[in-house]
Amino acid sequence: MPKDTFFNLPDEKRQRVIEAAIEEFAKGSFREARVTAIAEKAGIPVGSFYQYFEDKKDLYKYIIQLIAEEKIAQINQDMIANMQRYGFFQLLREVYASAFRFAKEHPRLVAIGLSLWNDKALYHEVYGDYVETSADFFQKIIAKGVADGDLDPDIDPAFVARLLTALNYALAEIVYGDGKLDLDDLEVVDKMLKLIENGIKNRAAARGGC
Amino acid sequence: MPKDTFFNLPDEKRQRVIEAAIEEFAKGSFREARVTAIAEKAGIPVGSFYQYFEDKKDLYKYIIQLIAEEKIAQINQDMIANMQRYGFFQLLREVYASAFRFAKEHPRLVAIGLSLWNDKALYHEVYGDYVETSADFFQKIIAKGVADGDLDPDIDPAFVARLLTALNYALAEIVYGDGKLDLDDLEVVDKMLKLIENGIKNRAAARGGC
DNA sequence: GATTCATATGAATCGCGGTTCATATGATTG
DNA sequence: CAATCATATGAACCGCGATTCATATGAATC
Repeated sequence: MPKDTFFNLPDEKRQRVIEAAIEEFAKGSFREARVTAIAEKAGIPVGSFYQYFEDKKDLYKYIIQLIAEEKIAQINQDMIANMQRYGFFQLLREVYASAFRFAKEHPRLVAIGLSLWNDKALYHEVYGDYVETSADFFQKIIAKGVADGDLDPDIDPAFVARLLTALNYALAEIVYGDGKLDLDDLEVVDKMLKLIENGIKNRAAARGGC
Repeated sequence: MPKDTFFNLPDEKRQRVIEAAIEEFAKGSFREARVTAIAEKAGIPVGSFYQYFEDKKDLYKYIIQLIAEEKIAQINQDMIANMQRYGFFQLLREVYASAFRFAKEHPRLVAIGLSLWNDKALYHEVYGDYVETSADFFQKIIAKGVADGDLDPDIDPAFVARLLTALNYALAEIVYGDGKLDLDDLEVVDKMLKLIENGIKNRAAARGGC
């Protein structure tokens, strides 16, 4: 957790530091990020950096926390309210659409998230074991989907959850990635859903057999 | 490219170096791998390391090349022969099965590959731009699948190729990963295929409408 | 046996980057 | 004004890890 001095800073300056950190962390792994680069970009002396933070990891954890808050705020806004009302595919659509929008609006935050995700050791250090992973979340709504009769009861929920997570991840990469495949709107989400839906939907229940 | 001295080494010693390098590179990113650790594990002095290689990257590129060769050899063995005979889904099954087997047999090589894949800059340095990516490969067989009437003509081949690549990637992670989801055999492959097939298969063509 | 060539060895060098430290500045308090 | 905080500053320190170098070893050649 950053020191008091950091939170006592004038908003503008504090914002500059956060901005610089995001810029630098988005460029590569945690290890590759340089404190001096952050200080330079933020226009503060290195010495000040250690006036504000315990060390590099302190700042990193703080940034990750900001990202998580940002994302949770958006998820709350986008979905939680409708959670009960929606059927599985509608809900899944909201999840992906939300993730898509987030990635589109905050490509750097997504880059940071992906890079943390790839560093399991750091990931656990930052989040501990207690956090509900993305896969757990999917598994939960899949279970509900099966119970409600929306999904083919034959599927393996844990496995499908993993795949949906992977696809969510792929979505992020497609959006923020090298952009060979530039897709506006939520077209991607619908394409993805169309693909998924016909794969795991319980057709027998949805329309009387076939 | 390693120096002659390296190739002049007695097989056993050369093998030890390769083994040590794989071990170390599999543990983290290229940047995180330590020359001294490799030398130690291989039981050679650091000085000797530079007798054999220009630098760390020289060895790394060599290892990547070995991995690529290993993988290509397997793909050739598993598929190329049947490429023409097979329909799309049969072919896709072979691709995934091959990837699955490779991941199962060479988890460390997969770890190295994944980590390189996550470092775009290094990736391009190692492969240049000319190499056919995984997505290109999928796109090719998808195009063939559409032409042959196996696939829904409405799909976007580039997009589906990206997703199949992502799933292939997910497969690798599931297999070599933390193993929460331990699946033997090729069960995973079939589950995955079942999921995919019903999503993109041209049902109108496969069985007369519905 | 002397010379040459190929290789081995590990201590020394060197640069990079995180962190610390000694010193300054400037506001607030008595 | 003196004294005490809180914060600012950037040069110095320090460890790590890649790479180099001076020196040894030992086989092959003359």
